[in-house]
Amino acid sequence: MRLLVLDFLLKQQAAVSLNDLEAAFHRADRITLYRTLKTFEEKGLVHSIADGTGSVKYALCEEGCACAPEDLHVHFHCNICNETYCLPKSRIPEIALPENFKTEEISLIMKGTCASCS
Amino acid sequence: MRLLVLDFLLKQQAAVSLNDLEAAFHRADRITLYRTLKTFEEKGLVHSIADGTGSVKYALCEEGCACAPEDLHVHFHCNICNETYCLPKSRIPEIALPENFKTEEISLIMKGTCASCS
DNA sequence: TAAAGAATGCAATGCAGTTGCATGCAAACA
DNA sequence: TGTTTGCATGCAACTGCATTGCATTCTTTA
Ligand SMILES: [Mn+2]
Ligand SMILES: [Mn+2]
Ligand SMILES: [Zn+2]
Ligand SMILES: [Zn+2]
Repeated sequence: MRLLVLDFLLKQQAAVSLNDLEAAFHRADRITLYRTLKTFEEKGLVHSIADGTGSVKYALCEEGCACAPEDLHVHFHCNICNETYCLPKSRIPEIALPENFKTEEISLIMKGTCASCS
Repeated sequence: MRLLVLDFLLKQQAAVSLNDLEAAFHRADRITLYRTLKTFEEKGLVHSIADGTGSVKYALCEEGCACAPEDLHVHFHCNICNETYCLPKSRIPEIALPENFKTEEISLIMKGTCASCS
């Protein structure tokens, strides 16, 4: 199962939700797919994206990605096709914070129209 | 009810969730509070913040805020006190996007330790 | 081969958000 | 002033996503 899911993820251009997986593997149990994603995330194989749509998306990590703050890239959610993309080339710049605020994680979600839909 | 909620929001340092409101107004119905927040948001009185904790937070808009992309500020969620703060002084810088991507909304959530908790 | 451990499937639960509908209140109207 | 009309409130129910418990099946290892 995990091999099949990994294979599926490798073919994707956009991040996938649990529902997407379920639709692609209608013979597999939803919970198994859920736990597969969780395992992948735990092992650092994928990262999760809360794009504000209500369902969390998952995408394979780039080679050498430690999912650390300095690896963080921008995510883009298209309001037309409803796909969520990793934009690894759009890095999140340094943000000035008030005194004594310490950052551990950053997430930057942009919404709009993607290249395919414009 | 709306006046009471507005009054409550004016006193807050951090963004509030529906549950926070419910706790503060235990005599009011959860749905009424929900619809009050929705009305406020629709009228541009508050903006909502999806901080990734699973419950949406709401905070009063600044004077003159149009909730437009150029008004967008950073939100900070403290992992210790679990409060979510607006950081109106931390503006979101321009992000370089791939060609033909058009931005309509941006949300930048930082997580870590806030000034009170460090 | 037998035992131990991990993966899978089914069922049930929790929780945030949302909607329908009936009722109550209060402003606008004649 | 009495009536109508529109909006606010409260209750109930429902949705969708995420999560957990437990029994079963498969795989690895002694
Ligand atoms: Mn990504
Ligand atoms: Mn804010
Ligand atoms: Zn698109
Ligand atoms: Zn704090």
